[in-house]
Amino acid sequence: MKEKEKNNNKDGMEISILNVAEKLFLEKGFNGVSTTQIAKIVGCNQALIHYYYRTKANLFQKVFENKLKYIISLFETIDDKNLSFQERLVIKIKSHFDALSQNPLLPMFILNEIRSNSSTISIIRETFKREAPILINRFEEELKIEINAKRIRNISALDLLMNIISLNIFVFLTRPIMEYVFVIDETKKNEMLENRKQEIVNTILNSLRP
Amino acid sequence: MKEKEKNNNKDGMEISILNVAEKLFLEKGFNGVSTTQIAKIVGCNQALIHYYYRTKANLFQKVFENKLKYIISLFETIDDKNLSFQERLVIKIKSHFDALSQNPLLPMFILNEIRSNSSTISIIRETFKREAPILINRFEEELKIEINAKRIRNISALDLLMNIISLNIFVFLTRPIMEYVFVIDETKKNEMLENRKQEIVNTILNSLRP
DNA sequence: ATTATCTATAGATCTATAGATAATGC
DNA sequence: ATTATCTATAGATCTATAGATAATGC
Repeated sequence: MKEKEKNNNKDGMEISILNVAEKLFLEKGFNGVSTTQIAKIVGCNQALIHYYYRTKANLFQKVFENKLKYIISLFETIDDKNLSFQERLVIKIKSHFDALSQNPLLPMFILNEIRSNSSTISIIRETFKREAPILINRFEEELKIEINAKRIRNISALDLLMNIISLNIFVFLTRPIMEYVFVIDETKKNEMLENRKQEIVNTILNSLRP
Repeated sequence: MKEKEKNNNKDGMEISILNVAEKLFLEKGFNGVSTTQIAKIVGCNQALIHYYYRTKANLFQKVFENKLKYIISLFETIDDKNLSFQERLVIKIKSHFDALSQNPLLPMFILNEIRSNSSTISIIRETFKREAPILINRFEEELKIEINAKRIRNISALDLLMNIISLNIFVFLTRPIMEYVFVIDETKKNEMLENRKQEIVNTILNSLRP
């Protein structure tokens, strides 16, 4: 059993390369991966990567943009207007946490690149500068109603958003340690994640009481 | 004005190399820095780095261990037994946040290495496996007293610790974006950090109410 | 004499390109 | 014909070492 995957040759090498690149970049970041490594796992030669994507930075960009789109989509969930603010908030927190559970490497991947990669940083910055205010303003409106009705304490939308994201990403950022120090098997791990998710919901809801 | 620093030649090249290495590794991680770059900034030639530290990994290890020691020291603050649990908790949260303010690159540095560097990961794991239970158990004792006295709600020491660390590290992890999207100048930035610190204290204290 | 620093270089990558060959679509 | 894939290689790193020279401590 070689490392090669001959990744569904059906969809062609172009896609296979992108898939393998995504997997490796998520694990090790831009600097941690070489086009030679990607080629080896894809099962082609290294030149082919440049035939399709010209440069390594270009290929990385493609992967990164896909991930950024995915993250933004996470925050564009449609609200059920029949539910209370609190019920909707719980759904948002849990679905954000669940999305991370299915993409556990994502938070580190994004954070790592906003630190080091000066070519992607401007993309992210612009994306955020464009998207964040819309998201925050919409959330702020909702919050104000609750605050004015004295159903929750006074807090800014940005602070609340940061609280939720902070709490949700943490276990995934520290996974390599957490698993070693606290986790024994897969069942225990899932149990621990469920508990943590519930604890985050409790923390946020309690922290909002007037 | 060259990039060279001729870093206090008094304390000798050995220390200068360590200092420059620390700075660069903190900014860009192990893979993002070459011994050639370090040498250029130190103002010596690249061979000297290997004369003192033999390998790049070795040099990195030295930097990393220092930082890990520093972080552990953050959690070994002496408590003033005249203060209430809540007062002591606030001091802990704030001093942890302040320590990060003075070492803003530290959280990302640590998280990045526990992801990628398989030689350091075992050091960290062992350190945590050794240190974490002591810290957590001590904290758990304190917590139980408060919980039994109904002064705070039921929560595990691990969850509370994770909450605090999560909330505190976030602004530093996302600094490159935050500064661009929300911050105009240095004064505004410090103001924002102060506000965030206070908001974290509020969040934690409120979340603990019975 | 010993320790610190330098020059030079081997050997291992790695990215990107040029040019050859194989596969495919009309 | 056009597109996909390969081989070969240039040129740029980068790490680590060997061996020469300079500085220092007795």
